[in-house]
Amino acid sequence: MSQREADMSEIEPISAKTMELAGQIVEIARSENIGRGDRLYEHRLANRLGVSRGPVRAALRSLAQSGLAEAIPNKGFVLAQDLDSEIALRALRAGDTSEAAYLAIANDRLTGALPDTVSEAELMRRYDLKRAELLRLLDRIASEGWVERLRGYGWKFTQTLNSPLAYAQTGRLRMMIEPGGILEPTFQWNAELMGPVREHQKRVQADGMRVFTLSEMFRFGCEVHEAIAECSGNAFLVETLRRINRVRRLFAYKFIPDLQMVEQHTREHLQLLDLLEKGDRTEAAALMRTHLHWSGGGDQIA
Amino acid sequence: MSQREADMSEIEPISAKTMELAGQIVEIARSENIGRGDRLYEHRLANRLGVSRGPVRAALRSLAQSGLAEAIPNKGFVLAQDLDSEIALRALRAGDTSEAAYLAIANDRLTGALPDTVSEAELMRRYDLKRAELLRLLDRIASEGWVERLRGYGWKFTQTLNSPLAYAQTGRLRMMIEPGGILEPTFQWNAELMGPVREHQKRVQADGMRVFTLSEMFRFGCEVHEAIAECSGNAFLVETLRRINRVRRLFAYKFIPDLQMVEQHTREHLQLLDLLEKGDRTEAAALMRTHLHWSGGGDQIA
DNA sequence: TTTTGTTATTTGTCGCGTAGAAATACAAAA
DNA sequence: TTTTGTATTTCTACGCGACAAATAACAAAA
Repeated sequence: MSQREADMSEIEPISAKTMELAGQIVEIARSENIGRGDRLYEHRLANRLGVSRGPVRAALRSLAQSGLAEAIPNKGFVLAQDLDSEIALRALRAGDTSEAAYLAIANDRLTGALPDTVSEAELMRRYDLKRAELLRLLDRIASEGWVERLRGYGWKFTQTLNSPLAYAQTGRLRMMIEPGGILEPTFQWNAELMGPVREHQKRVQADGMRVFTLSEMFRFGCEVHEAIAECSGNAFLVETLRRINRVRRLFAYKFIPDLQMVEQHTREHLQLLDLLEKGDRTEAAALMRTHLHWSGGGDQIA
Repeated sequence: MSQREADMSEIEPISAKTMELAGQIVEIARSENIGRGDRLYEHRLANRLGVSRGPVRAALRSLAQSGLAEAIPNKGFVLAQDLDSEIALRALRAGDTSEAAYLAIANDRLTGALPDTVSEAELMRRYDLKRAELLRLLDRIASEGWVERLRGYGWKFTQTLNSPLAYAQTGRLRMMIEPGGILEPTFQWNAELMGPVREHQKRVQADGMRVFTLSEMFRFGCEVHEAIAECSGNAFLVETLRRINRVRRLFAYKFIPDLQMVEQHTREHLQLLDLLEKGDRTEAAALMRTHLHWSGGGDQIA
């Protein structure tokens, strides 16, 4: 062990990427109902997050540094605080750093502050990003379909996002494909997939907005729909729904959901799952249609 | 004028990009029925291709060099050969250079020669591409949705393409959204958009496989469907259909369409357009459904 | 057997300078 | 007025070396 590492109080510099991972670890822990004192397995987290153990380790160290986790020699890390503690929420928020630029761009776009076409240099200046970071971001946005590379210089935002009607349009499209997916001949209930999904809805029903953040509830909602789509056996349908949901998230911040609405949605999600588990697909498709319909073509919390 | 340029017989080195543009100029000329002796306007081509006049100019010079176009001082370029001549077809094919690696990857993927996850270095070696070229390609593939960046190293191919069922799945999804789009309350016939589309179908009906290449006919077919989707007024629907069609193109090479099938498709396309122009959307949606249905969930030439 | 700790190897990133491409603006010709 | 020809400015692409980060494989502990 080097001399530097022997100094326990040394403050490691924490990269943005590590912070992001740390935040996602907290997210996972929350969604899996992991409590104080439970172990945080490197390997599982790495698999779940799609990275190797190295970066996960770094993120866990950073969580330990902030006091949320504790390192136990030859036993890895255990959770040292409850996950609704202030310190946990801070880690969650801190992880959103990379999200910040993304949301800023989305917002500027929605409010018309960004022109239709921009050069990379302009974006780098505007959002204070390095080229690689920016390109990563543009990649992601392009994969969501609201920006595309021009042949020469610069990037062009598609017209998809600029209209207040866009959100409604996502709803119309979902009304075509989601009930359609349920009625596909290849549809097959996937119990394993649905376990945690239903669990999440139950917890939202029980604790609701008291415990969960808005974006968590939104994600849980999307999860229901995407899991159902997954059962359709049509990969393109699932892909399409995922893409739509990623865009819907941008609008979701604009709406303030009220408690009653969240409750109704959650109830309907559970109903949907029950019907599908029983194999009553016709009924489920009908419910899905009304579920998607009743707020004018697009529902607010998924 | 410099000494170098004064030497008329000098052979300029032609970049891959220029070749690509040259090929696309030929494509455009073919689809717009431009004949021998007609002028090729720089500015219009530049707009259409989404680049500035500079590169278009270079491409035109390269076409002149191959004898397909002729440069007339202060009058730009005119077409010097008919567009179904051997020399024109050669230009078309030469433009596909960048397409080559793309198709190679797609093919290796469809045949299972490529593993699910690969590193950039591996791909660079395998297809003999520079990093920038590769990244451009991966960008494009990612935007089509069949590869995604891993968080650490490498890229991961989605499961979308690996199955022989995939093509059928695209058909199922189209059967949900295309008739749906026609029935949208926001649907509005767009005469301007449809003019050239119908024109192309008429020409295919008249000249068919005698004049047009397979990929041209495929494109014209997609064009019909996408233009109709465009009328739905739902940007997400259009986006989705475009994405599906880009993927379908990969499969299309596998099928050998027979003359009769092409004829029936073209006839149905024209019927669809007629119905929609008359405003008979219910009928059109029904026809669209059977049109998409009759070859088992996915039709071959669009 | 599972999980953590450690290390070697591979891979991608970043910064920077240069070369070259594209956009823009403007002049000249048809 | 439209289109081509040209010059200037601005921006991007590319190569390269050093560096940082991630992976994979292996060893050790529980």
